[in-house]
Amino acid sequence: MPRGHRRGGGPRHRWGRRMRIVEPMLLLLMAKKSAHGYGLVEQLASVFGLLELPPQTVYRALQGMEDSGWITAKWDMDAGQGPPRKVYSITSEGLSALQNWADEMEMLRGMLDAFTSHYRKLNE
Amino acid sequence: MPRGHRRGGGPRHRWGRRMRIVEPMLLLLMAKKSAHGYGLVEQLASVFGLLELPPQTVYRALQGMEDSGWITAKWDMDAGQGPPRKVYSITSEGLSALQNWADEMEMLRGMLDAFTSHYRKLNE
DNA sequence: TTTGACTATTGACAAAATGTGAATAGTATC
DNA sequence: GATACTATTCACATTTTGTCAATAGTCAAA
Repeated sequence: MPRGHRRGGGPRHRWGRRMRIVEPMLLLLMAKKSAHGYGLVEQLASVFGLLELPPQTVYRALQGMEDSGWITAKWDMDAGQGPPRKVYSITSEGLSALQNWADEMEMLRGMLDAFTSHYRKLNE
Repeated sequence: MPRGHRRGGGPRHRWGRRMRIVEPMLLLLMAKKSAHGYGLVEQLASVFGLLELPPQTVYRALQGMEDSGWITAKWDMDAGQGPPRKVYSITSEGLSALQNWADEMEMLRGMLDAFTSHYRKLNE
């Protein structure tokens, strides 16, 4: 088991068909800075190019991660530009989940590289 | 729309949360050589590192792609090492679906690269 | 000759994830 | 006070996955 052994919490699905990418990206953004849902939706688009993502998906993911203890939320009443916001911060468990996920992202990367190189060979 | 505009058939979901990788990989393998399901399960593991993938997932994906017209199947009775096999071949529609998917895979790659570089910065 | 290991595919049903449309609500601007 | 923008949540139908198991042919050993 050279890499990717799990520390603490984190994703424990053995995937193969579809991989979540929203959760690790959200965790990464929150690891940088606490933020509210709406702002995170915008960051997903601007930082990662994750456009066309329904906000509900993000709010739902945040809810799930809160339930898992990876993030905590605090209401920020009177935030200025609109209704109250829920500001999310990453926990230490969230950090270790992020680390596990980063490992999986790298695994996925390896698969994509394999795909690309085989695909190129096909079109030679 | 600089890249990724769609030709013919292909995936038409606007994803953002989870991305299929089994289908494009299967299409790529079949573009190289017709094969039966069981053999494809093994190739997914050996070529792409897609271990721990329940065979049902693969058979299900194959069924779906057959329904979409991306592949065709023929029974190979008396194949030698076991019960009859269904041998799948890619169609021209399957080839164009593969091309669309390759574009999406590259988009995903871009996102993963963004993730990785931000993640590294975090751990500096 | 029947048992077990391996090859090969399919079915059914519960559980989980997504898609979709909308409701709710505060602030700011015209 | 109408409209646009910010911000979050709910509900329900649909789709996808997970899981367990059924079916079945070949081959080799006991």
